[in-house]
Amino acid sequence: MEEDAGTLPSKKDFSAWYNDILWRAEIMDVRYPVKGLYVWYPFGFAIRKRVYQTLRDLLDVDHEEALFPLLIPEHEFMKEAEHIKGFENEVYWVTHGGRNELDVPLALRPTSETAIYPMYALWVRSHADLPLKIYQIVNTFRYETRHTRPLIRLREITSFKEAHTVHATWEDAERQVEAALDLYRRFYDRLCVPVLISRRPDWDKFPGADYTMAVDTIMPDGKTLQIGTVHHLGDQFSKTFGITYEDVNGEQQYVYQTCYGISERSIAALISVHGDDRGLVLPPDLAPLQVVIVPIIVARRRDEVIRAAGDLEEELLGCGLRVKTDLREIRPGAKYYHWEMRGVPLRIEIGPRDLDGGVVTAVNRYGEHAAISRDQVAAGVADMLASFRDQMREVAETRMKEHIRTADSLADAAESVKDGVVAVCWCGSAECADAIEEQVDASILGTDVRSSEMMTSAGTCISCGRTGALALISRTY
RNA sequence: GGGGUAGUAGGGUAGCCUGGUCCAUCCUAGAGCGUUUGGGACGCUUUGACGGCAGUUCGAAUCUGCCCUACCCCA
Repeated sequence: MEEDAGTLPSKKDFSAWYNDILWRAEIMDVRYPVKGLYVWYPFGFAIRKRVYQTLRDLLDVDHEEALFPLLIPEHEFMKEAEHIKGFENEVYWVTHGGRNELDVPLALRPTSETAIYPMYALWVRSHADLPLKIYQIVNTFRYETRHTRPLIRLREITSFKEAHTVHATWEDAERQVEAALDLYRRFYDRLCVPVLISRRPDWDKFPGADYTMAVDTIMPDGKTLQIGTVHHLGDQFSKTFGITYEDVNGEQQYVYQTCYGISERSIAALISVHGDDRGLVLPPDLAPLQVVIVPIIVARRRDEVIRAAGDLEEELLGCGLRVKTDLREIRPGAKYYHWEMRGVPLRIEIGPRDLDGGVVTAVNRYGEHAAISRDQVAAGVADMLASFRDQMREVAETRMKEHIRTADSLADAAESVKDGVVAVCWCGSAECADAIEEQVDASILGTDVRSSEMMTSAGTCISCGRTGALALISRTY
């Protein structure tokens, strides 16, 4: 396979590294002849399947999965003024059926509020129907004008998980926002991807929302990537779409709603946070292949080694592990590089020396070797995989902390932000926000930061000196 | 909307102005055969392209026209 040879650019040159790893590790093929649309290779898709299964497992506890249409009639799409303003420049329109112009132009959903809420108006009748919690995993389309990037800035988002909930009161909806954040926190914990949770400034919230909470992670180049959002929609959409319920007194009341989404940016984060100069590094739970067995074949003992590898594979498969024996006629070293590129967490080498010693040689994706006694292989492998996952989480968390600094002057912030996220105090005014963003050359990510490490108490605004509260600043993707 | 630059095999480049070979070239690409196999093996054989369509010509990657795509600059 062509992508086996040659080397990845160093991760220090993150942009080049990212572009290269996508095809070398067979995640995305960027050669599809339409700008902003990319192809999932089978291996990339296998990762996607596992990531989204993880997300489904978390959601299915108290959400139901459904599926709404891709096309939205113009009159529904145009109902909510703020919402349209936020999206009108990036909507694709279907205007023809065959050669005939359509009476009603149809929008390709950029997100599905306006597809779902007319139906919610029919579905919600009484307080007994609430809360309603539904999600779908679909593709969405946005005519991005900025530089497109596979998995990060797409014209077709292929993997948008969007949840839409309906509640009787504003406070119930607020509690759902917190529940959703907790769910996303657990999701990213399974990906071993550390996150920052904060409240987006008003000018950056979802069009039509009361407020937006966001989940970000820090990429290797210090820029932040938004990998999840949770919106409190208040009653804006219920008033627009007429979503009401009959309360216990027999009165019609408008509902309060939330929506929250995660896209394949989660996979961009998974790749970028953990990968190294040799390729992908995947948490065992998400790796399409958890263990690869490489037989060390020498002519004299060929059959014996192959038989031993087969027996080992069978035993590990019996333990429910995703295992493969690589019997290709290439050098063992070439196989090591091949599977390291694809992020296989554990490699087991089995050769004449191992057979003679009654052991197997196990090497995790960080390159740590261990000899496991052949008759305790199942337990040994399980242990190594579990501790590898814990290590991944620690490594990622440590690295993220190194990319977070505090600053108490604009000059200081401007310097620190080149390499990561800067925590400052901000009074909350729009004038100071403009001044900060201009002089630091970065964006205000958010306030109300939810992080155990950042319980900074109030201080003075970095721009005007009045009383302020913690805010995060970063360069963003 | 206006202007510019570019598109050559899996990837990377040269050639184009000044048309001329069936052999352009590099890589860690593909296929086949043989010897190998505890960190990217080696030898031999071989495959593959000039963004698309039309035109000029004995002959086009090269010249002309139109189209498509990407990137940059200006409104």
